Amino acid sequence: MDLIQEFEQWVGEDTYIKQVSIDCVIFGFHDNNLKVLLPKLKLDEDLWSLPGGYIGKDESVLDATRRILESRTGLADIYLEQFGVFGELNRNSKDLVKTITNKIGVTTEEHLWVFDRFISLGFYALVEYSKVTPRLNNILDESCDWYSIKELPALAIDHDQIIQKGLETLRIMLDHKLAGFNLLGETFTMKELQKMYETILDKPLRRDNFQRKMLDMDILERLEKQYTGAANKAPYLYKLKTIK
Amino acid sequence: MDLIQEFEQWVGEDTYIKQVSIDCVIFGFHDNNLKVLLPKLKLDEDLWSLPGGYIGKDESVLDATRRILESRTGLADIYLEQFGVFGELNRNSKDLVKTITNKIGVTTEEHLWVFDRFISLGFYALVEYSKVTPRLNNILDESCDWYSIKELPALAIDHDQIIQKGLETLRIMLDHKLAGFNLLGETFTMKELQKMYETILDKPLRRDNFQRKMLDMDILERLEKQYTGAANKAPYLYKLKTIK
DNA sequence: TCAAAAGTGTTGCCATTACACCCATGA
DNA sequence: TCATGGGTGTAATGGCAACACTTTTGA
Repeated sequence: MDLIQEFEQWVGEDTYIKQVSIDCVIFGFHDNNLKVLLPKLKLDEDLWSLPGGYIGKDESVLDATRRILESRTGLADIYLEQFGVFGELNRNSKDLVKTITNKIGVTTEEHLWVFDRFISLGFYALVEYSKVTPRLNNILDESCDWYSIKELPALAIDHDQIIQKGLETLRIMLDHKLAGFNLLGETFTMKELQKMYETILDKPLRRDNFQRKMLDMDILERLEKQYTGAANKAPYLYKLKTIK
Repeated sequence: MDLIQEFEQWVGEDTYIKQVSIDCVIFGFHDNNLKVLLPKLKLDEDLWSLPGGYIGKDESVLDATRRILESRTGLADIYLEQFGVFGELNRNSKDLVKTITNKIGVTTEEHLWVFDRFISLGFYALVEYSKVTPRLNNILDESCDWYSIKELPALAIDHDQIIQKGLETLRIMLDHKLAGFNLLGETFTMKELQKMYETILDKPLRRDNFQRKMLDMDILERLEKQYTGAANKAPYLYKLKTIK
């Protein structure tokens, strides 16, 4: 099936709600960096976007978001949270979409709805970096990779603002909802946990006090030690206690 | 102009974005009660709803929300915050709208779009109770009044859940954004401020420590004393410092 | 035996809590 | 002068930050 056919099938039928889109800020933690999964668009210029999509007419917003997330990461049951609505008039994706469809070779004007103005619902998702195999959207994407939050590439429309707002919300929610644990594997050392906190909050934390704070919360279960072969005391592995 | 004409004008033309609505939880503080402004629907049964509306095709989401808020309160420049998206499939307003339009006498089927499924954007707003003159929507509403958060009437669809989520978000944001001051007049006594906090958080606070906490924040300007005629020390009036 | 990293005891500080007293007000 | 409520000094508490010491590990 060629791209034009794929495009027709995607937006051709009356399957989606018009003028509403979902944009996902997919956070991963790797190499002591907070990363975001960003597809690169098929354009002559270098431009990236947030992974997003539309809501089916018979699909809940949550299900749509889960579907979009799964289509990009291969993972189901992802932790996600809605953090904003982006509905300014000047957020215009028309030229962008037009350039891409032209490039693909779409000539029909039947699908004007994708050129229309969109209100975007912002969600952030926290995933375990190592479990993700980034997948790209055949029609729109040239590639799909992780980018450090500190070194974001050029982003389409207002997607940089959406990422910033998502990050701010994540920071506020970090202590409040213990959301961060979704970025780590099932087991982790205290050092890994601390690095994750430090990276998200973008500030150093004291090792001794951080350890105590986490242990005092009574949410961690201590497992066996992790012998790395390094010439120092082996750290314990921890896991989140199963919630009562 | 009769109701049918008004209805035609409202939803007849292609002015609004389809399948997206805005629902507003308008909070006011009065009589030591946190209140919500709720219109009562024109139905045989007693049913209330959140004040809401649609987004114009050439109107930003924020402008739409401001317009809706002004149409209900008469106030411009209202403090507002988006707190959630309600997009489940089972949130069905079709029967409700149909009953109301039947009651009005609308027979045309041209405006099917208002019977469609809607994704609702939840906003809460904080207003100064005494400045509001509740206005009702001629077409849908029988009346429009304030109801204590503790004694909410029967609400349509999922509007009770929307109110709860809005209240939870307000509680979290209360300290974080100093949002609560928008519920009070320009000047207020420490007692009024405390009552407002207590009512929103639904728990008692110590008078002495609350006063100190507020003063230590260095956001209040002390004005003249307020002589009420009561046989006790006159409290100072305060106002929010103009932000630097 | 040593360096590096992990784990924890202890101390001091600061912010919040609790108790107290004093002050202002009009009957 | 009394009851009532407002304003603030001060002591007690508890959580957190800082420091230090011990333990563990492989070279």
